[in-house]
Amino acid sequence: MEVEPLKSSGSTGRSAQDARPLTGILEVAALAGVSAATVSNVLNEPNLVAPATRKRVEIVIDHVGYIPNRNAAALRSGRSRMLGLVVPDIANPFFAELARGAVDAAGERGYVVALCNSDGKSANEHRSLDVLQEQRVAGVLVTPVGQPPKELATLRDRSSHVVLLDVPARQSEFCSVCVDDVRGGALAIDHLIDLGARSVALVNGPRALRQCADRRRGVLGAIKRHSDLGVVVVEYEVAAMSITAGAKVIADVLSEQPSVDAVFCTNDLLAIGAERALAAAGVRVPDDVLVVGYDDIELAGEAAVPLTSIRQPTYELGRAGTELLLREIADGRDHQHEKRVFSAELVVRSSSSPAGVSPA
Amino acid sequence: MEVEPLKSSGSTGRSAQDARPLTGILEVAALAGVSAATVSNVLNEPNLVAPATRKRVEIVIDHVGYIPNRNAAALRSGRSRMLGLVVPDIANPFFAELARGAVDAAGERGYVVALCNSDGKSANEHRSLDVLQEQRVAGVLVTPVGQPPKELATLRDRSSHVVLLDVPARQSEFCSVCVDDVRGGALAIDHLIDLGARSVALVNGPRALRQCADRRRGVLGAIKRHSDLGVVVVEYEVAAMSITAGAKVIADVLSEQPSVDAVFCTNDLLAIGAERALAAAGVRVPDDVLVVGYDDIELAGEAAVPLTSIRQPTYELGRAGTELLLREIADGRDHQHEKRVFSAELVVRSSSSPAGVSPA
DNA sequence: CTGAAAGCGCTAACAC
DNA sequence: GTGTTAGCGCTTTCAG
Repeated sequence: MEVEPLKSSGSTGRSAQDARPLTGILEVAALAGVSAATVSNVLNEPNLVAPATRKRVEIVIDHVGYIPNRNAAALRSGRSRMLGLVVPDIANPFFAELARGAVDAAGERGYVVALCNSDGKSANEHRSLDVLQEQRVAGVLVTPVGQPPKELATLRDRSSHVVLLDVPARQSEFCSVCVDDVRGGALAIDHLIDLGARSVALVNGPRALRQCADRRRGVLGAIKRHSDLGVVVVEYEVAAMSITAGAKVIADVLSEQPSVDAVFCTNDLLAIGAERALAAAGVRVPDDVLVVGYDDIELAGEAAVPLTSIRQPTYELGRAGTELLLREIADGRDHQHEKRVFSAELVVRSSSSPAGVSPA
Repeated sequence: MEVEPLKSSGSTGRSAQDARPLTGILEVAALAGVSAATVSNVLNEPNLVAPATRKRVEIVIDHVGYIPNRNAAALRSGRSRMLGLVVPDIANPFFAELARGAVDAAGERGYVVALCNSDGKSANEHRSLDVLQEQRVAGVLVTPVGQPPKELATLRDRSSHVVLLDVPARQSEFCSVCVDDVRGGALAIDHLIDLGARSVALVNGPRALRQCADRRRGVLGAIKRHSDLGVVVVEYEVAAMSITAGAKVIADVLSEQPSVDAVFCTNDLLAIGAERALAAAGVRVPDDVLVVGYDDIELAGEAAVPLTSIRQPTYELGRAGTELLLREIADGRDHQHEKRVFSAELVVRSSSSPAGVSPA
C-alpha cells in the first residue's frame, strides 16, 4: 500500500482545527500508511512502535487534528479516563478547594472529573453514584453525607473504585484520606486552656456528622487530660453550621453560661457568627471571651476580629485522594487499601491573642 | 421464545445491588422475553412501547439492577449526556456557586458535568477543551480566560455546542449568559456619589479582564453623567484581585489621593483588603472613607466592617447557562443564539452607611 | 408495536 | 513491529 502523501508536507504544526467533522483513527491510519492498530499503539503503547513509524503517525495525527474518542476506547477496553467526585456542597469553600486539588491531580494524569453535588441529601448522593456508574467512571471520590452507604461497597466490588474523602474509613474497606479532627479539636481546646480559659462553650454542628463528632471527642479528651484545672465545657448543638446559626446560639451561651470565657466553634462560619453576636451583646473578643473556629477558610482572617482557626490541608486532601484513587485503579486486583491521615494546624489570630486586638 | 419467569416474582423493588458484574441490555431483553431494541426503546422512547411490554421490561430492569452504559450509547448515537464546565478557578466562590447552579441544572436533566479548572491560563483552558472533546461532551460552558479563543468556534462548528459564561459574547457567535457589569459599576458609583463622595479611588483588577473593563466603564459613565458635581476618580490597577492586593494598594491611594472619600473595589476580596488597610492606617470606614465591593460573596457581610457590595445572581447564571446549552443541544441545526443578561443589585451595608457603623 | 441486523470508533488477541 | 480479525454495549434503520 502506497503511503499517501500529505497535502501540505510542511512541518508547520498546524493542528488543522478546522470545522471539519472529527477524524477517526482509520483516516489517520490510511494517511500514515499503517493499520488502525498501529495508530492505537502510538497513542497507548508508544514504545511498541518503531520510532520511524511512530513519528510518521504522530505527524499525521496533529496534521489532521485527530482527537481520540474516549467513549469508544472506554467501551472497548473497559477503562475510562473519568473520575467522579461527589461532595455535599461545592459552594462550600472547603469542598471547592478539595475539588480544585482533585481536578488538578486528575488533569495531570489525563483524567476528567465529573462533579456531583449531593446537597447533603443521601438521596442525591445515591442518584449521583448511579449516574456516575452509567458513565462507567473509573472511580469515584466521595464525601458521604452520613455513614458510607453500602452502595459504595457494591460500586467498589464492581469495576469502579472508591476513595472516601474526609472520612476515616476502616482501612480494610476503602482507601481514604482525612484530617485528624480529634487532634484538631484537641489543638483548639489546648490553646484556649493555655490562654487561661476555664469555662468554654463548644458550639458544634450535628453530631451525626463525623467531623463534628470527632472534633468534640478531641475537645472532651483534652479536657480530661487537663482535669486538674477544672475546666468546664458546655455543649451547644446547632442544626446548620452557618453564620446565622453561630450568631443565634450565642444568646443561649450568654444566658446559660454567664461565666463563659471561651467559645470553640467547629467551623469558621459558626465562629464568625458567634463573634458578631458577641460584639452585638457588648462582649469583647478576645478580651472578655476567646473565640476559635475550624477550617481556616480564606476569610477567617477578615472577620470583625480576625479569627483563630484550625487549618486543614484541603487542597492536598483533594490531590491525595485522587492520587490514591488513580493508584488503586492502576493496581487493579492486588490492591491494599490505604488511609492517609493529614493533620490539622492551629492558626492563631486576634480572636484568641489577648495582646494584639486590632491594629490602630 | 418463552418468557423466562423471574426468580422472585415479588414486586419488591429490590434493586439487586449485589456485587455481580454489570448486566447488559441483552440480559434484560432475554429475561423480559423481548429484543434488545425494545429494551432500548423502553429507556429512550417509552411511548413507542406497548404499556404491558414496557412494564415487564421495567420490572426486569430494576430486578437485575441494570445500569445502562452511556459510553456505548454515546458512541452509537453520537449524543453524550455529559457537559464540560471550564472555569478559571473553582475555589473562587463566584465560580463555585456558578458550578453549583450548572451541576444542579444539568443533573435535573440527567447530564453529568465534567469540571475543568483553567487556573486563569489559556494553555490550560486549551488543554481542558481538548480533553472534553475527547470525551465527546455534548457541550461546554466556558468562562474564557481572555477573549473567547477561536478554538471555541471550531468546537461549536463540530458536534459540540458552546455557551459562554460571564462573557457578553456577540450574540451571533455563541449563546451566553452574563451580568451587566457596566450597570453594576455605575450602581456602585451612583451610590457613593449619592452619599456625598467626591474623590473616589477605583481599585480595579487587570483591565484585560472583561469584568474589570466593564465595571470601569460603568464607573466612568456614571461620573460623566454627574459631571456637574466635579467628582474626581483616580484609578489603581492591581494584578491579583486578592485581599492582600487590596490591602497593599491602599498605601498608594492614601499617599497619592489624600482627599479620598470613597473606595470602590471591583471585587469583594480587594474591598476587604482595602478595609483592613484603611483601618490599619487609622482611617475609619465609613466615617472617613466609604467602601464598596463587588460580587457580594457570602462573607462580605462579615468583614471588619460589613461590606456594601454589588450582588450578582451567580447561581442563576450557572443554571441559565446550562439551560441555554441544553436547549441548544436539543435544537440542533436551526438554533438561534441567545444572550441572557442578568442585572446586578446593590446591597448596602455598614461600609457605606454612615448611620450604623457597628452595633453596640 | 417489535425484532433482526448493522455498525458507532476503538482496542486486544493473535497471526504474519 | 505490524496487520487482521473480532467484538465492547448500545441505537438505529428497516422489515414484519
